[in-house]
Amino acid sequence: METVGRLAGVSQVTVSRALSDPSKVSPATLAKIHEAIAQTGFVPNALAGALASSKSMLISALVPSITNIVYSSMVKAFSEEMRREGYEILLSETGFNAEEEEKLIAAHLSRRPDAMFLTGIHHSAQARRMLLAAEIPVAEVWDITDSPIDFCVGFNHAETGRAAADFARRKSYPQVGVVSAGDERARRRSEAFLRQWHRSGEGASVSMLFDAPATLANGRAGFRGLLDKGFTGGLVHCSSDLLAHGVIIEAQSRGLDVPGRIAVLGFGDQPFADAVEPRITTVRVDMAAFGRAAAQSMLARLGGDRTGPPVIDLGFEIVEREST
Amino acid sequence: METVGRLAGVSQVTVSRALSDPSKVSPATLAKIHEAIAQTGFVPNALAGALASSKSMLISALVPSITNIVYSSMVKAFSEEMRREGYEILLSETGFNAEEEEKLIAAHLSRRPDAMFLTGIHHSAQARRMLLAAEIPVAEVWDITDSPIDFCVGFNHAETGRAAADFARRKSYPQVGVVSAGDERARRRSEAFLRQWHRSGEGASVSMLFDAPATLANGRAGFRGLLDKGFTGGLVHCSSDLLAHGVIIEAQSRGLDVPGRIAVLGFGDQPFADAVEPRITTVRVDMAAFGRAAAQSMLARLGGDRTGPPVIDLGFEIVEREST
DNA sequence: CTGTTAGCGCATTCAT
DNA sequence: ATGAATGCGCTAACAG
Repeated sequence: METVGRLAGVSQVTVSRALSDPSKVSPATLAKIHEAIAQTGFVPNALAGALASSKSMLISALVPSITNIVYSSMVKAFSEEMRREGYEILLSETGFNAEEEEKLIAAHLSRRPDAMFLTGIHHSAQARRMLLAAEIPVAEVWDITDSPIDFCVGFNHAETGRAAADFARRKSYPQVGVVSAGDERARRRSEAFLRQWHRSGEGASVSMLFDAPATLANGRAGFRGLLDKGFTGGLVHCSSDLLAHGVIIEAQSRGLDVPGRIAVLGFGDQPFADAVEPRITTVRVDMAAFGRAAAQSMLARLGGDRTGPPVIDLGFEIVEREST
Repeated sequence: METVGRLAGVSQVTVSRALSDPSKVSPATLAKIHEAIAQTGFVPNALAGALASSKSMLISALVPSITNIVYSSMVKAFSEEMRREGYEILLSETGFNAEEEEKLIAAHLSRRPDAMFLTGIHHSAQARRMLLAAEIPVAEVWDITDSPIDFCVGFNHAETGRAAADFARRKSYPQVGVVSAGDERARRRSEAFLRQWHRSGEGASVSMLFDAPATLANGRAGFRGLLDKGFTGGLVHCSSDLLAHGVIIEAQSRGLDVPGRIAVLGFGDQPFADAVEPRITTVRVDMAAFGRAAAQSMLARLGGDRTGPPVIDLGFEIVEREST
């Protein structure tokens, strides 16, 4: 800025002002400054700016996995909203691991983000302490709790399981199967489904709980497992659309009619759910809406408005299609 | 650090050293310092550190879309390698837009990243200029060129199209169809495929070029389009496995046998390609390997070793399965 | 092994 | 509308 200023015949401060608030500089000098910037190829140093102003315009975001469309589409919507206001996103993967998350939170906090986006509501005690001490807005997204660190936006996972069980009862399936991926929230949905199923009537249940991510291949393997364990027909509750699709493919390849013999319920309403044969009945949750709501609430807090609600429940909806 | 130092009975510098190079501090004072850190909940300010040392330990990464598994899995592998060495990733989406990319490059450079990861080899002149002026390692990934900004790691897209056409000739398909998404590299693969097809023999070709991302739904629509345009049977070359899967679903739902009547060739060897019915023949490119190779080469450069090759061609391979 | 002294490049006062 | 002075929190020499 010093150099640019000399070239434009002004001081360093004036260059700073020209960049941060042009209205405070006369049009004439503004023009000279811009010309000098173009000549020198000057790129402002945001590190120095952040250090001086205590505003990094950086938002830290932690997700379990960036290759999982559920999380990446939340982050996508979130960062689009935040970038519109000039914020940049520092993104890292925790790999569904609380210890890793704690380390990452420490690493991210050292870069002095203006706010933080976390996935889920379970964090280590130390992580909570650091976050509280940082005194910045913290969004916990994709789940809800009565005691968020700052605020949370999501839906009740167990409730989707119960709703699915009620759905299965309404449709009078004789028995149910469960195929679930390894993450804690998927497990919570599946367990709530089973509990509600058994609480509400007769009929066996068979489960295949993976300790692995949701993939098509696991969906197929899961369905084979259900058959091995004696599943003869009814509704298969899957913790993800990807698993549901795998179940359908495996059932079809064995000549088992979907939904005649095997009905399949997915989760997530991912784009392909509506494009396969048969189209997948699923629990729809609007991933992008979570990201947008988190951004909106975060921006309000960054603007000094701390009156927003601590819990934002965006709900879910069972979309009935042809797989049930 | 001042406060921590006072608590531990040492000066601020000693605290700094204890954190950056513990071997330079005696075990006794090291213990005292760590205790003081625990008591105060001190979190070092990486902004100040970066400003003072001109090393931000930040790597800037730009991808067209984070929800696209192709790019997210490259970035995943890349960031895992970089994080192991203490680097953090500042990630943004360009949306396949060169202007947007240019703005993002400027924004990212202002945070003084130690290196930059870009997708593809086409960047605006201004972007190239800024990158060159920044004098940092720059990886251009997912494509290759003889004149990278710094170094590139990828494969020859046109070559995959030619290889696919040769494959179609070897298998003696009577005609070919093309379903392609809107991005420039997909287009390059498809065009090379068509050129080679026509150059190497007889047989009609029909194309459906979308101006949209690759989705299952577009795959289905694409195949309907091919039929409308008179495609009667042969190989369908798809610019992505997702499109290929859509083509298969649409063909099957119309009672057209795959691969008997319609053969389908995908691109990417995404995990599901091997898990659907029939399993998809595809052009395999190892996304994670690109990320790892980029990280490896970048780390070498960050370590001062500038002898690495400017062009790293990791190639591709046609994996024949049941859809052809 | 530890401390002193100088900046890093800006934004933020307070002047004028 | 512009400038001078000061400090953000840390690292990098240089001493001792």
